[in-house]
Amino acid sequence: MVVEYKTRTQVVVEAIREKILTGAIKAGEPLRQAALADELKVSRIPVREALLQLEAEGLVEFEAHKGATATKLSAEQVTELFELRALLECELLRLAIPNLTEAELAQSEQLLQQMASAFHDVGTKSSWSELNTRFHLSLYKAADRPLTFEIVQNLIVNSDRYIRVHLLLAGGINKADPEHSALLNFCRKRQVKEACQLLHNHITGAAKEIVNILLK
Amino acid sequence: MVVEYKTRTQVVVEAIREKILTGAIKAGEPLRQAALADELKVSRIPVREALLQLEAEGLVEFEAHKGATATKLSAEQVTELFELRALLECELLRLAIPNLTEAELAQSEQLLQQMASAFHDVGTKSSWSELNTRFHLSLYKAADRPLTFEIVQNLIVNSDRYIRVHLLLAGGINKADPEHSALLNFCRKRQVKEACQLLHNHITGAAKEIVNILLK
DNA sequence: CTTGTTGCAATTGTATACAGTATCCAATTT
DNA sequence: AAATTGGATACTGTATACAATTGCAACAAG
Repeated sequence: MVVEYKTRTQVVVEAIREKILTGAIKAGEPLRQAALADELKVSRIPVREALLQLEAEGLVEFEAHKGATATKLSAEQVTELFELRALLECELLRLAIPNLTEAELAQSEQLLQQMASAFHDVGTKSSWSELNTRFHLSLYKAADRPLTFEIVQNLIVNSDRYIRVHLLLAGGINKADPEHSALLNFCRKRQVKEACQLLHNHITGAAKEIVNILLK
Repeated sequence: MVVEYKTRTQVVVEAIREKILTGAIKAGEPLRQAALADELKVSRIPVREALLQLEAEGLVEFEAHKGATATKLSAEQVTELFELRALLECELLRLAIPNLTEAELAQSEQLLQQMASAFHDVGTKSSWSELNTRFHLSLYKAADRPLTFEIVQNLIVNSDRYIRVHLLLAGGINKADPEHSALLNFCRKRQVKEACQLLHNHITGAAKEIVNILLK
């Protein structure tokens, strides 16, 4: 029997992370420990510990005696974030492609299909974003680079907020879908160079559009 | 007037980090909160918060209700760590070289000289390691990639333990010194490709030797 | 001997209480 | 009026106290 016990701190981490990613807590907004503790029915200790973990994830900034705020990325920071993703994800993809099994490819394919339906369904756009993350990551597991994988996972969490904005303000997804399909095809055919090239453009292309939105 | 106030948690982070890097706390060793709190004359709260931060740095592993242990890297993990460093540091160097000013080059040069004397002095080998870190980072600042820079900084902290072992068991440094000089020269001459090539070999070469030591 | 069970000690997780710091504003000085 | 001081307020930082979980040892049953 698996009980899957979760400490309060972990619960709080997930709650606050979700609030930041969905925009319920806006970038730059201060995070009052007492208020969060109250709202989540815990003491301030787990809230503090959660905020520390979120700081490590880059979603929150801590200043001694002044408190935590949700981080707000500048256009330059968004650009760097996505360029770093491009670099690391291409590396992972390059290493992964020769190892990808049929089962893994099938699973990625399935995620693509789920994304398509999530897209047509209004109201499930936040789940599109989660599927998008899982699709990307599904291609990298086979690289067998746990440290890099973890860093990339974190970078994606950080881009998530901006990707969701991108979705809401239209555009983005229409492009993403065929790109994802093409990417998966290259992976199937083990065309490493083409796949990496496409992935790189896919990521930096999204970055450009997001920066455009930010600058408006 | 700048007072530079430090919170207890920050002090504890530095104390424990130092213990791990110098080997005073060995890899795999459990870190008892009460014992550390006692030793550092603080309550368990700042100790817990410090351990959380060190977990984010990758120096410590936390398991709910079981406590924290200093992380122990396998040969594979060390290899990945250094390959990731190679990838990211080469990227930073590539971006930095065109921007390097004379002042920055002079400062890197100075660090090299300090390293040379630290090396001949026995007993200052731990400071050699610190200078080594600073030398590497000094070349990357000009890349103006704060996020990547921070990640690299953290990766270097993680490799530090292994580099120190490398130093003690001879070999390593004799090679590092001329390689550093050559690297700086390529930077001066703005020979990006050569510099990156050298840096890549410098890092993965060290990795190989460290893995050899680990496997004995 | 093995297996399960119970209880205890050690240790972590969390709440509460208090200490310290930043911030703002009114009173005071110049 | 502008600058400075004092103190009230609202927070964060930390200690202490308690609750919950784990690991182990002693023991009972098979």
